[in-house]
Amino acid sequence: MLTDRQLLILQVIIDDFIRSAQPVGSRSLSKKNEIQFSSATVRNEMSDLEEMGFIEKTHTSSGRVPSEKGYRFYVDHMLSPQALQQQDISQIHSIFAERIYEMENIVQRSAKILSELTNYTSIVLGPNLQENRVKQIQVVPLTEGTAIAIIVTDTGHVESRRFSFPKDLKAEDIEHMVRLLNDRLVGTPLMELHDRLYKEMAILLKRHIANYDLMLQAFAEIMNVPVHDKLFFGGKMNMMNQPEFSDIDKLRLLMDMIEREDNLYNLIRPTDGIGIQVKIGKENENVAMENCSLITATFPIASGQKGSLAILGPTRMEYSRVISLLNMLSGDLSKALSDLYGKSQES
Amino acid sequence: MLTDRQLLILQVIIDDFIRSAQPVGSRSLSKKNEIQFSSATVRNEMSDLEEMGFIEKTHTSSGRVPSEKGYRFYVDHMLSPQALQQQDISQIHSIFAERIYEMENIVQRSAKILSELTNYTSIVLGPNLQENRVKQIQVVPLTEGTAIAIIVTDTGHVESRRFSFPKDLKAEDIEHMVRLLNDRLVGTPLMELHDRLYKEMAILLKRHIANYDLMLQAFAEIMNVPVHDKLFFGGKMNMMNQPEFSDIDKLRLLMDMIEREDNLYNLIRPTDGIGIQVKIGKENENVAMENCSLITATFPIASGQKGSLAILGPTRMEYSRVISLLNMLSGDLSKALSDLYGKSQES
DNA sequence: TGTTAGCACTCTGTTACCCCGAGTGCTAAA
DNA sequence: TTTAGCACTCGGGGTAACAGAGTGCTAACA
Repeated sequence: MLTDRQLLILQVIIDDFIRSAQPVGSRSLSKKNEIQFSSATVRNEMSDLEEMGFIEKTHTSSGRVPSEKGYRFYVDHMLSPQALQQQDISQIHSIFAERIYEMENIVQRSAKILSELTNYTSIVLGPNLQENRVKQIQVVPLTEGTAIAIIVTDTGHVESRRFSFPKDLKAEDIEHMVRLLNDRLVGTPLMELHDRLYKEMAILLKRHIANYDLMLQAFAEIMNVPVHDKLFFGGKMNMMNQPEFSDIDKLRLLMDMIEREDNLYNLIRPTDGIGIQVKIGKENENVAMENCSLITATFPIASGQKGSLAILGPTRMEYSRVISLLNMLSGDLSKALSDLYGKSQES
Repeated sequence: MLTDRQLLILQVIIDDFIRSAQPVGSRSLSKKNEIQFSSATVRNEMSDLEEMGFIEKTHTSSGRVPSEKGYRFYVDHMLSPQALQQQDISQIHSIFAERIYEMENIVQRSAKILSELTNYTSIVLGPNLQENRVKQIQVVPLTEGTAIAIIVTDTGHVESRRFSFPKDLKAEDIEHMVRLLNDRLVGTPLMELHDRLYKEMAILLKRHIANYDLMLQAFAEIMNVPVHDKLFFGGKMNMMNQPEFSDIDKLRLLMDMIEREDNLYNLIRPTDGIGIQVKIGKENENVAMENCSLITATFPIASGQKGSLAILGPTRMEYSRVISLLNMLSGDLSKALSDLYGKSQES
C-alpha cells in the first residue's frame, strides 16, 4: 500500500516531529541524510501521504504533522524495538537493588523511576488487593471502648481499622471472637470477607458471643476494603513541560482528569491479554486526553493476578523508547512481585 | 500614623484587589458607596499611601496594587474577624459527622474540605508519629524465610514491615523474641525505639536467642520510622486557577516546590506558639512563593503534641475568611484528635 | 486649609497593517 | 519519474495608531 519511499518519509516526519514538536516541511526533510531526493519529490510524496490520512497540515501552507492514523500506523508497523541505553537499564535495576519486601514500596519506586526516565507521567497499578487471602486476624485493644483490628494477608499486606465496641463487652469475648474469626476466615479472599462474615459467621457468633451483632457490625465495616486498588503515580506534573500543554486550560483539563482516579482506573486496569497496549489520542475516548497517548503494559503476577504499568504522554511520544522501557520494567516487576506473592502461597 | 480616611481607602483597595486581581484606580474607588470623596482626593491619599509603601503601581499610570507591607498592615491591624457562612460551618462539621477512628482519615478529609472551601491549596500535618508509644509488637510469619512485623502504637497507628530471617531460625525463637520485645519496649516512644533496641535489647537478646544479631538487624530496620511525618494535601492543583499563575513557568516553580515535601515541612511545622501565623510573599523566603501567602494554624493535641494546618494561596488571599476557617477547623481538629489520642493515654 | 474640577500626560492593550520566511502546489523541463 | 522554478498562502514579528484607564499637577472653591 505504501511504497518504501513513502514509508521512509513518514518515518522521518514522525521521528522529527516527536523530537521537535514543530511541523515538518519538505525542504528540511530533503536536507536530511536519510533522504536523497529533492524537496519537490518529497512534496509530492507528502501530498500522497496526506491524501491517505497519515499526516496533516496545521494550516494551508504549513509543514506536516502526523495524524492519529499516522501515529497508529507508526506504532503498528514501523516500530523497531530500540535497544535501551545502559543508563536506563541500570536505573531500572536500581529499583530492585535493595531487597524490598513491600509491594507498595516497589510499585511506588517503579512509578517514580519510570516518570524520571521518560519525563512523562507514569501510573502503576499493583496486584489486586481484593484477591489477597486472610492470613491472620488480630485485635489489639486500645482504650476502654475501642480497639484496632488488623488483617494480615498472605501477601504481607496489612489492613488496620480502629473500631469501637460496647464497654460492657468482655475482653474474653473479644478474644473468643478473634479466635473464631481466625479459625473460619483464614484463607478467604478479601473480596469475599464481607459476605462470608455475614452469611457464615453470623450464626456461629450468635451461638458463642453475647452482643455479637455489634461486634459483627464493627468487623463488617473494617473488612470493607476499597473496591479498587490504589494507583501509584510518578511525575504527575511532568505534562506541564510538554509544549502541547503550554495552554493552561488544556493543562487544567488533563490534571483534573488525572486527579479523578476512578476514571483513570478504568483506562488502565488490566485488560484481557498480557503485554503492551497503545491508545493514541481520541482512542482514549476522553476530551482531556485528545492530545495524549497512553501506553499500558499488563503483566502477570503469580497466582493468576495481573498488574499494570502505564505511561501517559503527549501523542507526540517517544513510543519506541517508552515501549522498551515498559517491556523491561514490567518483566522485572512481574518477577519481583511474583516472588513476593508466589512464595507466600505455599503456606 | 494613618488617618481614618487613609485606612478606609487602603482597606477598600485591598478588598477590591483581593476580589478582582486588577489594579485599583482612583475613579473606580470614588464610585464606591463607602467612599464619599472625589477621585482627586482619593488620588492624593493614594499618593501618600504609596509614599508610605502600602501600595504600589504596576507601571507609571496604572491603578494601585497592595504591596507586601500593605498586606502585612492589613493582616495585622485591619482584619475584622469575619463571621463564617453557615454553609462553611456545616461543611467543616461534616468532617466529624461520622465517627471516625483513624487520624489519617480525619486529617485527609480536613485537607480536602479546606481546599474545597477556599479554592487554595491546603496542607495538614498531623501529630508527630515519633512521639507515639509502642502498644504492642507482633510478628506474623508469612513464608519460610519472611515475616511481617507489626507495631501498634498507643494512638492506634499501625506500622508494618516485611523482613526476612535465616531459615534455620526456629519459630519458638521468634516468639520468644517478640515476647521479650513486648516486655521491654511497650511504652517506648517510636523515636527512641531504634536506640533502645540496640542499647538495651542487644544484651538481653544475646543471652536468650541464637542468631540474635540477624533478628536484631531486621527489627532495627523496621523500627526506623521516617524522620518527619506525612503531609496531607488538598487541592494541590488549585493554584492553577489563580490568575497570578497563568504564567506556566511560575506555576511550574510553585508546583515543584510543593512536591519537595521536606522543604514544605520546614515551612509549616509547628512553631513555638499556638494559633495563627501569616507569612506573606517574600516572608516565606522562597522564590517560588514570592506571590504566595502561607497561613498556618498550630493547634494543641492532648499529651503536649501539636498539629498544624496550613493554607497556601496567592498573596492576594482572602485572609479574613481563611483565618476564620482555620481557626474553626483547628479547634475542631484539636478536639477530635485529642479525643483519639487522649483516651488512649489512659491505658 | 482641605477638597475638587480640569487638563495634560503616560502607559497598556487592541487592532490594523506590512513584510519576511517557510512552506505548498503546480507546471514545465530534464 | 524527478526536479527546478514560480506564484501563492499563512503565521509571526514589528510598527503605528488609537482608545481607555489611570496619574499628577494646578488652580479654583468652600
